[in-house]
Amino acid sequence: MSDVASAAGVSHQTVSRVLNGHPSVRPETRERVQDAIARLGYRRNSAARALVTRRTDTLGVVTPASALYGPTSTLVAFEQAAREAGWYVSVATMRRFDADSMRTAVEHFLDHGVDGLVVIAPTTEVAQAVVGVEVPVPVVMISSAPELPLGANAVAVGVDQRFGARLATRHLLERGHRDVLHVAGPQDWFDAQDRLAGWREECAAWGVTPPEPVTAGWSADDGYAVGRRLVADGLPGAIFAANDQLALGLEHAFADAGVHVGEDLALVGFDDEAGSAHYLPPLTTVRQDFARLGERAIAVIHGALTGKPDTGARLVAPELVVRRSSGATS
Amino acid sequence: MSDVASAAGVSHQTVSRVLNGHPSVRPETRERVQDAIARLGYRRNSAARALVTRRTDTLGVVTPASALYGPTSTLVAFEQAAREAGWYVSVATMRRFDADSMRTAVEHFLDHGVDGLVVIAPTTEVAQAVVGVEVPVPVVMISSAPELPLGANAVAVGVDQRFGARLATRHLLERGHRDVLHVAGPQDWFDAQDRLAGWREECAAWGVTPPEPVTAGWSADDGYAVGRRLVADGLPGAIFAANDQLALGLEHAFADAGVHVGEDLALVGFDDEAGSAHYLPPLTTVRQDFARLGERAIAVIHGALTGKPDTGARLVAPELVVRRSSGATS
DNA sequence: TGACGGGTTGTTAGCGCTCACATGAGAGCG
DNA sequence: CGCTCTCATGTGAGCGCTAACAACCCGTCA
Repeated sequence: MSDVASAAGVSHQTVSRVLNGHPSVRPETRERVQDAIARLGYRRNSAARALVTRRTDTLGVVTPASALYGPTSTLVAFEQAAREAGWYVSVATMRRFDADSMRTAVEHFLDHGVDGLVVIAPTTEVAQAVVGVEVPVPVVMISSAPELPLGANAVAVGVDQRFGARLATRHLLERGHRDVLHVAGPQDWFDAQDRLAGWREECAAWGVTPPEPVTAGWSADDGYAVGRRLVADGLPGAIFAANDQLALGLEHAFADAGVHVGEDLALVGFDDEAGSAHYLPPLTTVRQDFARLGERAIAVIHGALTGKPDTGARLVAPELVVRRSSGATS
Repeated sequence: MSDVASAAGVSHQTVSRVLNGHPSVRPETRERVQDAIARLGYRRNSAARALVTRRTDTLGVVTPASALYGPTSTLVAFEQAAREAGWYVSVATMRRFDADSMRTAVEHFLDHGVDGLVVIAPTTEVAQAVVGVEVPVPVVMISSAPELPLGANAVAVGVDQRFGARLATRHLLERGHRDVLHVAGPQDWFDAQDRLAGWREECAAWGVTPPEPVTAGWSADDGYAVGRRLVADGLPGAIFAANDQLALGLEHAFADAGVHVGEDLALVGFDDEAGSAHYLPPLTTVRQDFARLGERAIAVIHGALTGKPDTGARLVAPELVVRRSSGATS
């Protein structure tokens, strides 16, 4: 920096001012400095800067170490939003979700002086691990459970899974089905809990008593297993599967048994994964707006950091995508 | 730090020594210091440390901003490997792949003093953008094109796409097919180029002249479109699709036309995505070992940083997963 | 004409840490 | 018993930057 200063014939402080866009620098001086910076290929040392400003312009993201649809999409979307807002993103994946791993991840980020923390917390376990850790920076939890008992400077944002589930269920009810079975995801996942709850609510709102839900994992294998069991034990008229993979497995099992999804049975999934438009039959499903979710998360952190708490929505609404599996004609 | 020092009755330098595991500290002193650290909840300031050591223990990852199977899986796997080796990972996604975006991403990381850089470079464009940027730290490009004209301190590692493609093609040839069509991915992607090349090689090795390949995108929509065209123009006996999504779209198109994949026509995909075991019919495909890929990338960076260049394999071998779509009986 | 004020630039200190070197205490040896 | 050597610890400087303050110039106004 002092090299630049002498090359431009000014003091290092003036260089700093130019770098930080300070207003009171004469345009001609500014230009001379910028010239010198370019000529010398100067690059400001961010460690030194962070040392004195106590800001790193970095956000830490803790996310489950899985290539599952939800967490991954959330991560990508969040990174985009962060970058747009001038933040860098550091990532730590967690293989296990115990409080200890969480503490380790969080401490690593605190050691590195992140300005804020985002925890992609799909399960109760992760969320509870967060609750236990004292954190001196704003924390956003990305999950659909806004009523979580979070610490003072923690906020949750998420996609409104419950609403999505109601959309899916309503669609099936509107098509005349009264026995809408729910194949639920693992119940330690918020998304699974909320989709189950949404399904229950919508059925109740229609005065329909649904069959007992079936609980499974998230994978197509799980869906296949459930499908085989249903084929053996008797099929409902409609199924709302907790995600597209489950729906895919169900379609497989039904195809094996000669059951025509979309005709003999209506099926709706959740996620609108790449490819679900080409399942056999193409899957009616619920699409989540991850981009907006990322923006919301950033807004919350920004708000906490500037002292003007964000007042925007905590939940982002998903939308229904209708395809043939639910019996639509298109 | 000085607080800790006085609390433990030593100098700040001794505290530093304890923190860095310096050998010549008396065990009893060390214990006293560690005690004080715990009691005071002291946490070393990494900015100050980075300022003087010129190391951040952070690796930067530049990756395309897509939730596509390959890049995402690679990212997750790499983060795991990095963490295991004691590195933190910062991520920047690129929406566009021009040299400018690349320069921006790389410079941001250099500004922040990463110790090394990983570029998930699936396309020619990205790779070329890297080639143009001067980088003072080790760079690993994750791509299947090891013969890339990289800079002095850049190395490419990847999954051996060509070998995978040969496995897939060989499988079809072994089952007696002589008209193995390749539905290729976008040809600015290395993976697509290499899968095409592998298919050509294997056909040549068997003395078979394959039909002209069809080029498409990566999506199931693309696969569907190609499938419809094939149905109209005439079907080959076997198809090697450049990825599972394309295969899924093909299956869809063929199902629409009443063509039975696995019987009337053999199909092999590439990726072994979640769910491909439940496509209709379940898809024979090629599985990539992303975990090993991540480890290889870390090893290369570690080698470059320690001055002992890594001598391990640059390419990781994929494996064939046989299912019903290729006509297998299971 | 001189006091005042705003815009521009320079000077100094210090962020929290590690490195290089200095110091001191004790062990080993002739 | 004095010398050297080693291990344990302390001291001082400085990494590159920004914040706070000081200094200066120049135009304005009474």
